[in-house]
Amino acid sequence: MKHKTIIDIAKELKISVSTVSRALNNHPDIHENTKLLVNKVAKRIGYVPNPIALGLRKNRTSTIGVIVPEIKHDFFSSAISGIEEIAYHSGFTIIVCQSNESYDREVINTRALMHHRVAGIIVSISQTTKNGNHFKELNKHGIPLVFFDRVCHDVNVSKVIIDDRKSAFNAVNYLIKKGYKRIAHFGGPQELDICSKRFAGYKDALECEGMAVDKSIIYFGGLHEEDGYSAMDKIIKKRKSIDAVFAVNDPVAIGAYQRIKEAGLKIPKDIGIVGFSNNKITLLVEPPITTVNQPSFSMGKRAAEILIELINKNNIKIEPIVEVLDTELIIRKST
Amino acid sequence: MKHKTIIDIAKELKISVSTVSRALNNHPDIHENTKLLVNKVAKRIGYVPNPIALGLRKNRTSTIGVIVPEIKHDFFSSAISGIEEIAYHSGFTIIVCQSNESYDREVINTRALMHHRVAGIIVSISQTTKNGNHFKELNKHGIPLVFFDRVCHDVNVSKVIIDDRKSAFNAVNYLIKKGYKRIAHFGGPQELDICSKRFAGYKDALECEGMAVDKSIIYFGGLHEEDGYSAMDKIIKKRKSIDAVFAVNDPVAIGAYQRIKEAGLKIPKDIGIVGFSNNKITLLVEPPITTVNQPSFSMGKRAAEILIELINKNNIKIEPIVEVLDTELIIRKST
DNA sequence: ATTTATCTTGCAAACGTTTGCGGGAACGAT
DNA sequence: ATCGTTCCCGCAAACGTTTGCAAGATAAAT
Repeated sequence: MKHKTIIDIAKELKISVSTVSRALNNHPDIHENTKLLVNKVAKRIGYVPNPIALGLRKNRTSTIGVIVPEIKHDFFSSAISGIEEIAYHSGFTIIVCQSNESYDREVINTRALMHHRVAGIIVSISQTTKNGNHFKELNKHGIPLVFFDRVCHDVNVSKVIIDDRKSAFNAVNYLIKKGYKRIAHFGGPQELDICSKRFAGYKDALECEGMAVDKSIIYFGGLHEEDGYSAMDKIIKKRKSIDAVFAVNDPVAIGAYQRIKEAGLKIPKDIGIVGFSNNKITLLVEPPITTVNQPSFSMGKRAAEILIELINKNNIKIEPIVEVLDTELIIRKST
Repeated sequence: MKHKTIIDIAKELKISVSTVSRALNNHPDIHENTKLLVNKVAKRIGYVPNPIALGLRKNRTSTIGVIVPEIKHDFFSSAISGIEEIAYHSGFTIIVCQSNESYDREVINTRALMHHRVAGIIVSISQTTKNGNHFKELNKHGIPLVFFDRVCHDVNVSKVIIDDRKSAFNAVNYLIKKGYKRIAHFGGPQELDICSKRFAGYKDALECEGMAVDKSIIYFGGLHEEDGYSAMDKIIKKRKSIDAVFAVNDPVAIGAYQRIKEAGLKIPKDIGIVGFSNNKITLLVEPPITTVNQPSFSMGKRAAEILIELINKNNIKIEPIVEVLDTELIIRKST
């Protein structure tokens, strides 16, 4: 079965394709009767505009590109869900790419999307992304860009983020108020804004209460479970005395959590622990883990909304929006 | 900055666009020297073929459509990761849609992808999908289709699945061998193949050991945590005596798990529990939950591989492949 | 009756590629 | 010198739309 085209309609009504096109687009030049006729036939034969032809003509599609480090991670898949939801209701489809935390692949993906003539792009950058030159290329082609969560500091575009520093501050401040004295930090790669900011918040909180920042109980690593596990492993093997851990994210917290349990230590009696992101898992372990709720779904939705607005405004030079969504410290039994 | 086209190359070399096109496609009619020249210029100016124009010409894009119930669910996001991985390395991009378990939206998504001239589609159907007519339309347009996990029984295309019945049988059989006598089943919507098959496996196992299938401890509901929670809630409130639960999937198992804990009952001493899918969470709760490992990432990869093969073979009428991937009962402390 | 304005429509180019067909050039064979 | 091949290459149509421009028809104004 062939797809129906505007030409089929034109032939049937014995009028020109341009008239049909204008009629379908409700152009004022066209007589109301003609419009009615055209629309009736269009409906009857099940005409759907060919997005490819449209894309070629307008040099732009109604597709939104999304690049994330890994689709399968809780936070990202949830954000993608949010993006798709908004896109769907605005008539956009989304193309999803993953960088696998590789800078090169992120560049390739960005270029590929650009050549696909996407209407806009939403990105959360990879761990290894050092500069945003590939994103600046987008600008030259008039393709709007919105970052969420993991942003690129040297690219001046709209961003949907949380206040990592403040959120971290609140979490650590809570630990201090609760009486914890020796709070370790398991941080992520400091090149990543979110990680350095969370670390900064950690320091703020300590200093704010006149406590020393002890580098010997601060570990920087990756963002996965094994990183939390190995950091805690070192602490235990070196017999460092700590009574709490502030982890850069939930997977790291979980890793630490497992190592603590393996060591036969009790949570929160021996060591308190607080994570970051409110992954589902933190609620389900026993004891459930105190964490910072990060509204992943909403962040995706908001990023999509902002992007679509930019698209509709034809990406006119407008001051970028930096939208900071609220987080919330969710106190559970691990502290 | 404008995108470079084949025309730019033609102008620069003062030859025709058709020659350039053929040269780039390594057509035998073109002189080797010409090919060399064309490729050199193409590289220098950074020419990239316009996928849209190609799509229009060939009436087909190099995009693969993916429809899943919900992106953010562990199993699906992980499968999508796998699909993207394979697609990426074969030069395809993926468009991801979610049906939100709605039949209507699944139909709309399918049609949208069809009109987008995707090269092929990979689907895991929604809970509410009663027939596969919308998938049959794809056939008329020569768009290949592959199902994974949740398949549509009335559509005869390639599928990547697991042996739900056997896997369920093994799980329940293990419970029986372990000495459990009153094994409840929390099942999903029976219209969904995977659910009815898992239920069938449950019955098989009981009957195989000469045990009665007691309908009063079999509950059918949705596939989410709350469904497991409420099923267990009923059992507890009605004081039904059971000593184990076989849940249709991990979320349901987790829901039941929570209700059991709330009731102050001990796992596995009072009630043993086994889930299905090996979601990460099952390993991290205490005690960790026995479950059936379902290779989500591999299923996605395999589905993509099969689809791409079909695409390359131009979807010639070939007997559909039904690929059954291995599952594995992962025994943990909840039983 | 002629001009002018208003409405409605069609022609054709353009977006970037691929591809069937035809044709010129070079060459060897007759 | 003529013919047949072989090798390269270009013309133009096609994919489905939109849109600037022109033009025909009708109505209104002079």
